[in-house]
Amino acid sequence: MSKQPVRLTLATDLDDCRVPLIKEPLNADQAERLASSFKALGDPVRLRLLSLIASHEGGQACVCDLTDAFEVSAPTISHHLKVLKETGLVSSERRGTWVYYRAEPAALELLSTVLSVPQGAAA
Amino acid sequence: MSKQPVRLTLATDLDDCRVPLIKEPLNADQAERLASSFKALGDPVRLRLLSLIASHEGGQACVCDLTDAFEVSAPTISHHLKVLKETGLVSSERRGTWVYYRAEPAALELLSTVLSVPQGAAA
DNA sequence: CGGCTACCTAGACGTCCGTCAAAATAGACG
DNA sequence: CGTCTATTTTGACGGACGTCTAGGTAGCCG
Repeated sequence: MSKQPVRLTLATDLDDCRVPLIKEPLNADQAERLASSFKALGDPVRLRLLSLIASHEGGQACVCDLTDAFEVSAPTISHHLKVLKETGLVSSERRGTWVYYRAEPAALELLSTVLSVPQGAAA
Repeated sequence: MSKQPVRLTLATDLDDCRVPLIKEPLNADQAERLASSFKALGDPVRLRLLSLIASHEGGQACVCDLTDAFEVSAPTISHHLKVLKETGLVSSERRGTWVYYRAEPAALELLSTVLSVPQGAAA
């Protein structure tokens, strides 16, 4: 039964998960929070959105820059951006009519660290 | 060594995704394949399973070592192991009555690289 | 063979999730 | 104010997913 209301917004919540999962077993709590982040990355549209935003100039992009790159409707894009935002992978800021989304490198790096394979750790 | 026209299913296909997503936008095909891997990590039980296997002695563990650590039924564990196996994150081998699952460091490292934030890439 | 253990498959059930169309909100501008 | 554009919210629908029980397969041993 892993369907508790997930309270997970900022990368700081994950600060105690900065250990490669190959190094020591995750406890249930860490796993719950990390899984939320990976689940957010588990959709092709969201992955591409994140990549587009992160690789864009200044690590940020306007929604209008993103919508055209996909074949899904604008509300769907908006929904996916919300998911990414709720996991702390991106943040958003309104500027006049437009909304800009920015990638959060710290969140990315944390997940990268969890999956990393330190030297000598490989079987 | 170079590109092979072979259409394998899993981790091998991801070889051309070894670039941080912060570096350049993923195309639809790469995103699709990477998302499958991240989706596999997007469940708390699977994350803990992977962590247990990877951090176990020799990077491998018997199913019987895993079942007790969770409050879900054995078939559910088996199902999750299958998902991890299908994405190439683990492999399995039968030894007599027991089945051992082994973590695949290369698959982990690839995903880690995709999420990594190279120096100077942060906004 | 029969029975035992370890593990997997089949099928069912309820929930979650990605998608859309339609409507709502926010801001710019005349 | 009214209208236009940009973006989000709402509500609905269909399919995917995690879980279970029941039953099946594989190997060991007496």
